Amino acid sequence: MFIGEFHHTIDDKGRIAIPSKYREILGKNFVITRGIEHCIYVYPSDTFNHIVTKLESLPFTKKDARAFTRFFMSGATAIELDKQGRVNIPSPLSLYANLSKKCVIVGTGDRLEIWDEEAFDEFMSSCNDEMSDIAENLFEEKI
Amino acid sequence: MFIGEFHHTIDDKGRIAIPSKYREILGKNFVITRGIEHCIYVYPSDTFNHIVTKLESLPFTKKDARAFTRFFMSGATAIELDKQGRVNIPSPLSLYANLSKKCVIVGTGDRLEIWDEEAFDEFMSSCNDEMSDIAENLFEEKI
DNA sequence: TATTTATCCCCCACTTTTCCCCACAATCTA
DNA sequence: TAGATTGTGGGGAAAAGTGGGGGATAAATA
Repeated sequence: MFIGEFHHTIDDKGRIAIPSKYREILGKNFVITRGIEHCIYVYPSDTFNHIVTKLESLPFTKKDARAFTRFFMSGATAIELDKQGRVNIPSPLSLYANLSKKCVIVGTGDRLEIWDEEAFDEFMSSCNDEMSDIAENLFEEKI
Repeated sequence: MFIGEFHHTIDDKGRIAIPSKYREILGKNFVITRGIEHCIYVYPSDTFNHIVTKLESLPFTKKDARAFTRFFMSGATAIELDKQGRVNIPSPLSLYANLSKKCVIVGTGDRLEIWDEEAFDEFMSSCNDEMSDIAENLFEEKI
């Protein structure tokens, strides 16, 4: 399970270090792709394949299914870590997530998310106030 | 069950001692994460895992689910006590809870909460007067 | 086809952070 | 009063993150 928040930097060669705590969970091969809030998702291969299976069960005759599948699959790249535990972010993804030098890597259970630091701060502060309301309505019963 | 209120200090390395009365309940491994009112939650692993299971049942295609999961999971860190019974508060959490030197650790049943002392005093005095109204709507029947 | 250019990846080195251990002071208990 | 427990402070080793050089491979151009 991925949890935690790490602040790393992208160097001039476009590399970013994956936090060492995540490396053993991710394994040697994994997948990165576009995420929904202009961030980048990082999935272990198994998890990614599972989601793909789900997406493929949607009919291509539905507009939303086509759009989301295109969004999700076209952004995906199979990744291997270099020996220092770093990855190269493909430039289309880097552009999509608006990555500058300072990034945030967060664990959200079954995946990692890579955010531009500024965007992440903005997201967090924007939902701090709502979080009480959001939590209020997530579950009806005691969890 | 966690009850009580303790006033401890964070040292220059960001460490805070867990009150010894809580240590045996927490066990050797537990989890700290962001709490809703700008405080830090401390959960025994079992309790945390239970909540995570509930969260993972929500689809990532729902916005509120993504937001809350991100909020809750990204703040989380698995903790082991050092030999002095202290924990390291990760700096993102420390910032979130606005922790300075003096902190309050309170038991609230199934979890602990770590507050900045000043924020805790403020919260307590701010809702003391409303408590009558708050209590009014909690239950419909005798408890 | 040959030469140049660019990209990727490995290696080495440095800095910073983290974690573990030891020590001391204050409080509590017998 | 002596000993044990609890909270606090700090030193040092190990690990993690960061930056840059250089060689191999692939792509581009003449």
